[in-house]
Amino acid sequence: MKLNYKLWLEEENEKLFGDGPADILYLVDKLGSLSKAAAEINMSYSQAWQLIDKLEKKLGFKLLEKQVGGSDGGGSTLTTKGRLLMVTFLKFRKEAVSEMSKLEKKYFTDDLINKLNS
Amino acid sequence: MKLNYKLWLEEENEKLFGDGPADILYLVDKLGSLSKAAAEINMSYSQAWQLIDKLEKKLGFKLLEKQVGGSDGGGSTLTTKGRLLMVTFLKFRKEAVSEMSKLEKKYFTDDLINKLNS
DNA sequence: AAACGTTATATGTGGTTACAAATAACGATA
DNA sequence: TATCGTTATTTGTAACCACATATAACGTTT
Repeated sequence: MKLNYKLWLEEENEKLFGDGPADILYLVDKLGSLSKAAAEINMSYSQAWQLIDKLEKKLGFKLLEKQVGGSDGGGSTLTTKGRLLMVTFLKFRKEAVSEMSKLEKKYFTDDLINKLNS
Repeated sequence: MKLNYKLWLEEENEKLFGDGPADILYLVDKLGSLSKAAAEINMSYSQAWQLIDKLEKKLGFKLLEKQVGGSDGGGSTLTTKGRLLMVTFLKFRKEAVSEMSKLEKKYFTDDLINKLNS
C-alpha cells in the first residue's frame, strides 16, 4: 500500500497544465524538436502535437516556437512563457513530491499497515 | 489559474483508496446506511455499493458490516479497519491540502500569472 | 402473511480519453 | 527541382469510466 497523487493547474474546472505537458516541454527544450521529445517517451508525435496545440489554445499563449521545413526539417524551441511555466511547475512538483513523501511516512506507517492486514 | 490535485492509495499500480471511498465511509459512519450515504452525495446506490464491494475485494478485508432486512430495512456500520483507514486518510488529506496550499502560494504567485498573461 | 427499506446484483449506455495510422504542408539546402 | 525531417491535421478505434435502471433477496415488525 503506497501513496500516489497527481498535480495540475486548472482554470474553471478545466485541466490546463500537468505532468504530461511539463515533461514534453522539458524534453523539447533539451532536444530541439517536438517529434524527438515525443519519441523519447514513446508517445506518438500526433498525440504530442495535439496535446500542445490544445494547451496553447486553452492558455491563450504559445508554448513553442515552431519552424517547419529547412535543411534539417525544422524544430521547436520554447517561448519565454512556455519555459517559465514549465520550470515553475517542475520546481513546484519537486517540492510537492518531497512534502507528500513526508506525510506518507507520517500517516501510513508500518504499524497502520500491520493493523489493516492482521 | 489554480492548483488542483488528487491523492489516493494504491498497490501494484491499482487504485485502492481515495476521496470517493473516504467520503462515503465517513457518511455511512454518520448516517448508518450506505443508501443514505449515497443519496447524501447524489450518487446512485448501486454505484456506491459496487465501489465498496470492489474495494473490499481488492483490500482483502471488510469495510462495512452490513445488515439486510429488519424493521428498518437494515443498515451498515463501519468495521474497525474501515474506520481506521477512513480516519487516517481524512487526517492525511487535511494536512496535505494545507501543505499544497502553501506550495501553491509560494510558486504560482500573482507575479507569475501576470507575466504569463501579459 | 404483508409491508418496508435496506442490501445484493446484473446489464446497458453515453462520453471521454488514450493512442495509432496515415497523409499533407513546409522550406532550406544541395 | 529533389530531398529530408520536421510540423500540421484528419480520422478512426479500443478501453475505460461514471452512471442509471431494474430487479431480486432479505428479515424484522405489524
